[in-house]
Amino acid sequence: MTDTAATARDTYRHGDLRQALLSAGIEMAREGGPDSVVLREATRRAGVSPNAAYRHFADRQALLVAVSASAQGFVADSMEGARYEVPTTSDPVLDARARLRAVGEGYLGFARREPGLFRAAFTVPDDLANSGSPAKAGAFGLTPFQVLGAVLDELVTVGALPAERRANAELLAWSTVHGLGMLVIDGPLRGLTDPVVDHMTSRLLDMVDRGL
Amino acid sequence: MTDTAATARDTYRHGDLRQALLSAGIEMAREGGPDSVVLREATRRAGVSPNAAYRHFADRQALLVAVSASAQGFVADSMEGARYEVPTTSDPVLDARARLRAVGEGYLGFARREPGLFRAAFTVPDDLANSGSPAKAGAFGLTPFQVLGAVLDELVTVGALPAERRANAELLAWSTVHGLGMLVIDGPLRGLTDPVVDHMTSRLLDMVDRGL
DNA sequence: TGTACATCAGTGAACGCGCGTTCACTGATGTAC
DNA sequence: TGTACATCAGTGAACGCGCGTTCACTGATGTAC
Repeated sequence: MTDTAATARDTYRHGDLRQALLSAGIEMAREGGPDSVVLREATRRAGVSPNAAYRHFADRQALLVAVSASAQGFVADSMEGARYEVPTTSDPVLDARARLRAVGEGYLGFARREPGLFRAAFTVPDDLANSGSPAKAGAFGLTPFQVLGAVLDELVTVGALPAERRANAELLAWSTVHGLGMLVIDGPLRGLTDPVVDHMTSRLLDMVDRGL
Repeated sequence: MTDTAATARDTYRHGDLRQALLSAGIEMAREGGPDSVVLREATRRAGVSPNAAYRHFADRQALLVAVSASAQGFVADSMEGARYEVPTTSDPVLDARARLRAVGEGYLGFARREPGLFRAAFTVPDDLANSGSPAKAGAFGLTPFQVLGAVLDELVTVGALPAERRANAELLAWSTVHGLGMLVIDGPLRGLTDPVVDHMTSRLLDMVDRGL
């Protein structure tokens, strides 16, 4: 009647269902933020029955945590990308300051380009204690927090930031750009035009440069 | 058989069902943020049938918007409270700077005391264009945005802030405290202890003071 | 090289849940005469 | 002062929806002998 291949379950031993579910989750977060990460929809997109997900994730929350970690990796990529685009000149102080600024722009650029993933990255239950976890690293192996820290270290090295102000300086710079990001993508500043946001970003980074 | 009073519908002409539903919505937001504002639960708390809500709100979103506006009023109250606690001294420049700082502390204090309401206030679809709407005003008649603006105006008046930097300075100060607030109540800084957050708040406001 | 078997990644059906929203209605209230 | 009536704030029942999760199961695969 039918040959073996035709009757064989073609979804069995999917290959890498875990990765397929994660990718689907990332897509959903991209489309609508963390609330849009729906376990059943992930299995639908992977072409698999709803409960197959439970072989790979304990529950919906576990999938969401994995999506969030991946999203943080993407944020790191955006920051690193901007950081390495800054040309090296003969003035190491200006270079280091330019890199801090670039990292902030990379962060805010990501928030604006991928608001759903941005919210998934930073809105899901998790602690600073885990902010160095490899799951959150980008292509260069650093998490967003670590990228920011590296640039701040550089500022200290070249003497642009007094060592006594270095401790936890990540949190100051981070709060600043994070706040603008949230207000712009999800809050009352939603209506601002792109040029206005660009301008405010620039002024915000000026403020950090002066005030850090 | 029964007297008239016993058969009378005691929920009819509730008195102020709109306000009762709004109050219930505010309570739910307080308990769990904007996602916890559930129309059916609001009617339950008001002791009324589910569809009675539709006499007063077009749909769930309309209730949520009203809750958000009220929450913004509470934020304004917290900011005004801190602002008026600052004693007046003989140095108007120091006074004005202290008041900017106080307003920031009031904002962050509210975020930490009432994270659910804070998220409801600033996370619900709405535009800066409506940031002066009376529905969002606190007991003193100003919205959070307007309170911040008033303090910044004062800084210009006393000469502590160059007039050319005044334009949209709200957004800079706002982003800064908003970011720390979001990271602390809903993000990766969730695990920080109260004293650490206090300390970071202080350093953050130092940065704004220097950098604005 | 062949066969028996344990493993375990998937299926299929069902569950209880609570939601937002709509329908046709009831009956207390305030008002016009 | 009394009565008829329009108004409209509420009721009661039901809808379709999609979710997360659990159950008992099937059957392809890899491995031990």
